[in-house]
Amino acid sequence: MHEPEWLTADELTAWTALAGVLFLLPAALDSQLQRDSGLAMADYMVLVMLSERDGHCMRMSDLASSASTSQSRLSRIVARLEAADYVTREMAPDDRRAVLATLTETGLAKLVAAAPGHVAQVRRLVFDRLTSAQVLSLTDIARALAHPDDHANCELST
Amino acid sequence: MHEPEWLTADELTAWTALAGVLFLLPAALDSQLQRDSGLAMADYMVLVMLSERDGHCMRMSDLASSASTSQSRLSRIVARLEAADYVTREMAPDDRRAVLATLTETGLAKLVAAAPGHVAQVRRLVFDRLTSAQVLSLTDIARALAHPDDHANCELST
DNA sequence: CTAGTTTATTTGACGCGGCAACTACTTCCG
DNA sequence: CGGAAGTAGTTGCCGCGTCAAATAAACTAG
Repeated sequence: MHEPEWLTADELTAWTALAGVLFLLPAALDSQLQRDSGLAMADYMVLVMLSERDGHCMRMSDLASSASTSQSRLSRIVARLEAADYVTREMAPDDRRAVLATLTETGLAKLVAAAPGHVAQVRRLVFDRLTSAQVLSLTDIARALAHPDDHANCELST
Repeated sequence: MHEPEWLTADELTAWTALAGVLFLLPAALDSQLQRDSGLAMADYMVLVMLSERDGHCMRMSDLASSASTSQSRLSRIVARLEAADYVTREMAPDDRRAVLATLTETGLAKLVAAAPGHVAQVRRLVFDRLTSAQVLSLTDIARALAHPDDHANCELST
């Protein structure tokens, strides 16, 4: 692992720009949501996932993978959301290990209230700045990058 | 606040994919660096910034803005790096309020050891997955998105 | 039926980052 | 000179996320 082929000039330029986006865009989205609605992105995502399901109800583990988060984190997020009356938790009838999180009316209302501001922020920070050709291009690129774990850990043998 | 012009279908597709990248790519990069070198991305960035300066030396506030981080965070990061002997801190001779952080030999060695694995990860997760045309496209797109604060807070009056 | 394994979720300890308060130095202005 | 205002950096408190351990229920064999 002496000279692991550095990046080309083009790649370095691209990487610098991408790194900026990776760092600053989530922060900007998060802070809008936090300021505007008192929700973190992760909280918002959880509410969205629940709102899209029939019965506004999902198992914790499904919810965790849908929201791309760890189970322990999800557990704490849902605990907070429950404390705020945005969701309820109940044992699953069929599998008593599982827990079903259900979006409450209050939670749905919260989501409905929060969504427009969030969407507006996404529009302002992303789509207002891109041509429609770039949007298509971005879709392909983002899809190509969207599964880091696929063959990421080749060398992490131990 | 009824129908605040939602996203078009294309935009929604793009956003879904982009959101995945925004969420998963930093995590994948961070975890490689952490596992491989015991450094967080922020630590790594600080070391990189210092290594690029003459004398491997920078004021805390310059370092903070170069690394796009808050002063308080930078203060803690540098404190950790100092404890690990990767940097030293000393009062600036000209302005006794300021603190100069300097990369040590050990710190430079650490960086040199950590860089190849990090670069390899970037290559694996990003550039190996894109055509060179996509790299150019990505550069434009990322640049367009790279300054969230420019006109982000229009409505955050108060 | 029962011991062992796997699956689902929670929790305790710990470290980190944000915010605001605080110290210390410098600069500005009379 | 002397005090107000600004600048540089650090720190206490708090909430959050991670890791690993704990709990509990469900399969799986024997």
